[in-house]
Amino acid sequence: MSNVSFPGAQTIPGTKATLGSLLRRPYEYLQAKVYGELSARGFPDIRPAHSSLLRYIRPEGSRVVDLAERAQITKQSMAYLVGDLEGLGYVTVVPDPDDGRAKRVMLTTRGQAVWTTLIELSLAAEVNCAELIGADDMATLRRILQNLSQALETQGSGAS
Amino acid sequence: MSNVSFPGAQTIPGTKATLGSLLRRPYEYLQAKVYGELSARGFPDIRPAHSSLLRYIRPEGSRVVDLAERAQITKQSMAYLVGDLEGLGYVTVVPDPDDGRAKRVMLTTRGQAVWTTLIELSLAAEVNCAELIGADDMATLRRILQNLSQALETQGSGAS
DNA sequence: TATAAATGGACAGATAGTCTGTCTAAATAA
DNA sequence: TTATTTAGACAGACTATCTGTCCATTTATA
Repeated sequence: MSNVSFPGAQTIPGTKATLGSLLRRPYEYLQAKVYGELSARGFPDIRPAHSSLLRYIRPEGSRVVDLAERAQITKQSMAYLVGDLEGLGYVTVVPDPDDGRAKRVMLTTRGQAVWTTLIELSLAAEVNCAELIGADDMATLRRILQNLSQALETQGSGAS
Repeated sequence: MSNVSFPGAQTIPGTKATLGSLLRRPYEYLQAKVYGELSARGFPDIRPAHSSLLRYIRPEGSRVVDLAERAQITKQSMAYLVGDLEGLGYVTVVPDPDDGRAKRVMLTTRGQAVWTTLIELSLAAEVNCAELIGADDMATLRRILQNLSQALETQGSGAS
């Protein structure tokens, strides 16, 4: 079930797939799978763009600027997502007790439900992938990607 | 040079990073790097969206429907990209000799230049990553991702 | 303490890149 | 020969992003 089809393979014969395309394909597969199933689970109004908020919101609530900074988008864009999810009933916005300018974005009960479901489905999709390539390779894949992410992070903020 | 900064790390403490996020981070890094440098190389008007066309166009030229099918977008969306790149001088559109309804999208000289440069920069970005994690791990990463892609492809089009 | 600077967010407007729906012309099948 | 399918064009809509400007509040400074 949840038959996610797959884009065409090779462009120019004799050209090796770029690392980017090797990363992109499974990523897009996972995203399609997770958001497809999310819809089937009763959250059809949650779209991939919303993940910029859902990924970074904290249980105590988060301010728009913080969410924007973590998601690497402008605060206006994040405000748009907040407004959208607020209208859909997934978040509420309350005044920040510590800062009169600020507001806190908080998950509603439904928001928490979608958050949990997203984690659940992501995990399930990963298990599915692990079945395809084997648990050992999945562990290795995770380890290497984790290393790479960390190395890029330090490279990005650190040395020239 | 080309200091690409990196989004925040963890959401909820005690939550493992999803496979999706592990794939996404390096992918977005690569994309930012490649398109940033592409701009510096004299192609500032090429945007990531154009890659849907550039990735799949063939040297003999390709029809819009074929490009759309490979890129997994509607033909209208692909037509928009074709029109855009045509206006920018990267592709030309000629009538298909074998089919009076169809047209062939072909890379201009400048289009071929950008194509070559994209491959070059992608390769360079991969080498950069390989330096960070080591050549062995990069080879392993490639192997596993290739397996995964292929497995997902056959799963997607094949068994339920 | 009074004022200047920085910060969190709101509002307005623009744009890119995607979609659906409808249409024509040409090719293919019945 | 007629019906169906296919390639693409056109119109319209919408999502998710951006820039620019503004206000209110907080923080730093003179």
